[in-house]
Amino acid sequence: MTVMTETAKRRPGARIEEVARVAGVSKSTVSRVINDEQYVSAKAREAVHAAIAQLGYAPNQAARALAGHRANAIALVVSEPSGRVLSDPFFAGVLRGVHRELTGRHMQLLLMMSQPSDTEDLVTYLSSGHVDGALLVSLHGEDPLVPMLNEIGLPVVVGGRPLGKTSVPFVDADNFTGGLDAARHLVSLGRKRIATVAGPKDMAVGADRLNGFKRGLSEAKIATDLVAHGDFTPESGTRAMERLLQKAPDLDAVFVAADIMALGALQVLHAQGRRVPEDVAVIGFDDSVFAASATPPLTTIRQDVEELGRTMTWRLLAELAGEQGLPPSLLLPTSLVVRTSA
Amino acid sequence: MTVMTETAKRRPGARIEEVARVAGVSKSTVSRVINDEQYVSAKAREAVHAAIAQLGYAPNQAARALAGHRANAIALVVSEPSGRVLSDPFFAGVLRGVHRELTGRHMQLLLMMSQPSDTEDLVTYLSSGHVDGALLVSLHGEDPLVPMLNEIGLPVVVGGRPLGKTSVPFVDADNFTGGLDAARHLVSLGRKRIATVAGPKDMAVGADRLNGFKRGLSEAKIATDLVAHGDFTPESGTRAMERLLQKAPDLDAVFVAADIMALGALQVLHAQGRRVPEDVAVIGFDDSVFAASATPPLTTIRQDVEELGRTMTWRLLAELAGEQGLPPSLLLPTSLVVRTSA
DNA sequence: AGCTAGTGTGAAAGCGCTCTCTCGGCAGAT
DNA sequence: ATCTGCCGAGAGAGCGCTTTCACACTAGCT
Repeated sequence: MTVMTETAKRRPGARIEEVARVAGVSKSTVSRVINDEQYVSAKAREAVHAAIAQLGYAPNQAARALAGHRANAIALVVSEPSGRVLSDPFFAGVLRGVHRELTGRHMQLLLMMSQPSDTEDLVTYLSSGHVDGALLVSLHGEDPLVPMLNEIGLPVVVGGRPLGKTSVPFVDADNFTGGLDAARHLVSLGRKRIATVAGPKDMAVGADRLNGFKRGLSEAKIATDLVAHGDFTPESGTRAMERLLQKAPDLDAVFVAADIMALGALQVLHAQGRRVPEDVAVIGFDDSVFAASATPPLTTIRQDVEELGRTMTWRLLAELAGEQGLPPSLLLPTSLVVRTSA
Repeated sequence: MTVMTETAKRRPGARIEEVARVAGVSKSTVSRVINDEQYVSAKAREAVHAAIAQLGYAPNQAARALAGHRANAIALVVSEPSGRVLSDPFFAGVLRGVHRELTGRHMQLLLMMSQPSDTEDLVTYLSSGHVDGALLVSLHGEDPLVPMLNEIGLPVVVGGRPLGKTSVPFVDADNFTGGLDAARHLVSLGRKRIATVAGPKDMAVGADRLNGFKRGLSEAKIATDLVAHGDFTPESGTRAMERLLQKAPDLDAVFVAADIMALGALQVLHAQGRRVPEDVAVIGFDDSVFAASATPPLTTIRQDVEELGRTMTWRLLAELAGEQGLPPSLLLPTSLVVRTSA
């Protein structure tokens, strides 16, 4: 009779029990070592580490989460109808920052998308012990997600100031000052008829940049009537620019509230024979990957989106760690990057 | 002595036990309903559904994973030194596709980054019951990740043909044909001195597009010596284009193997006073968001990256579901999109 | 009537951890 | 010597599910 090969789906690797046996200690001690707790002798600690290495042991996350009441994971919730944000370098930057801040800690990142239609489901899901906290980006209007998550007591940090009066911790770039600096720069160039392609009205980013910009123009007694709204896509930049040129063929400068929309704006300017920056000065916002590679290279307001992601994550993890006296919200500086377009 | 308020972190919502009680059945039956199994009477099923709705019950995922030997999650592993890929619209598209394919199924997406330095850690982690399968994108060279994951028996699908002889299921765009079509289009335009900014040498995407392109030129008896490599960043496109112009000032067309690099190339062409497409025809690859918004609008080879993401996910889920006779790998069609630049 | 075969259901044994409890030992104070 | 503490370690009770297994009940056959 031949010996049957055991093919049952057996998790590769050992369980904590085996590690304990090899190290000559109890499961409890192994657990203590894994979780870096105190009250373990150096000798025991070393024995456990050796056993872990020898067996190639990896603790089962599900079991840890179940027994330990924490998931060792956070969610990044992208709240956008079509998931369009994903194409935005802003999102990519945030994602990179989040990830960078997460490496080293034993935390995983869950990516979730939120459509208005299934907010309920999302909340249910987030409350099912899946994650320890959530990062929300690209909130529109007064998203019900925030109060709902608040209610179930899930720690949350929002990227980009949320609209409305909810007092949830958030991290944002100093969009107002950014818009202000953009306006001042155009003014300092001697431009007189200054327009703007602003962001969506239902997002604070859009409103803040626009307000800063208007403030800058007002300082110089320049009219603030030339405003067209886009939605952070290149096409919307194209359309907004066309509208502006139609309304004010004599404009000599434009502040586009996102590089990605500026791409579309530049194309229209080029197609209509306006030279940039000779005829029309263009200044963007973000200093994203394409700013330097635009035609011509784009002068822009730099915001460090990666830092934004890192800061959000840091803030959330600090809260999870139970740290006290955390700043409710943080504003990251922006800076002017002068290239060719303005 | 005052009564301490109970602040213990208690999961909001009920457990399966409570649902069972409210529905007047056993835990087993509730579990069967949740998992859509057979052998449950219509009456019991309804009672359970009602109880779930009433209690706002959400099954604890950790417990399910632990007891059920499956995580209900897959990982998307981005294998790139610096996580640079994240900024690439290619990645964003894939992500969107993956997500779209995942919605509705009860599957979560874990995002993981793989540096060559911590491949071991990654593998350990992936094998710890965290995920049921993995999607790998942006593999360079012969990544050891593939054989390692193969060894631990984790189902894997790769996005973009992996280099080397490993026989892992993959999904890719038909890059060869795409490159071929790009070359033929430039030839059909009457261009004679045709260059290319190719992708990195250690990725199949790069090699495939380049080979297709060379084949296309050869058909027309045109020299294939004008090749400069980039790494899918705008800056690398800039540098590669500068090198090409230096080597062959008389070039009249260039195939840039990614729109994002084409942005940089267009800028150089513009700066050096070459008109596009009059002096130099430019054709990109991807048809990403900025292709249409480039200056001038970019003629390009379209690949449906979102479809790529969906297909990868579909393939992986099918395998997880135990489906038989799945195609080992799939090639998605590309198509020529003619705009202004060529 | 007696036997299968197929349905519907519940009891209970884990899944692999964490964490509370308990207890021995050993320092320093009495 | 005896009494406190505190450090270090193990036993064992869950965490909230899934999944056998056993059992009851229906038909549909001999």
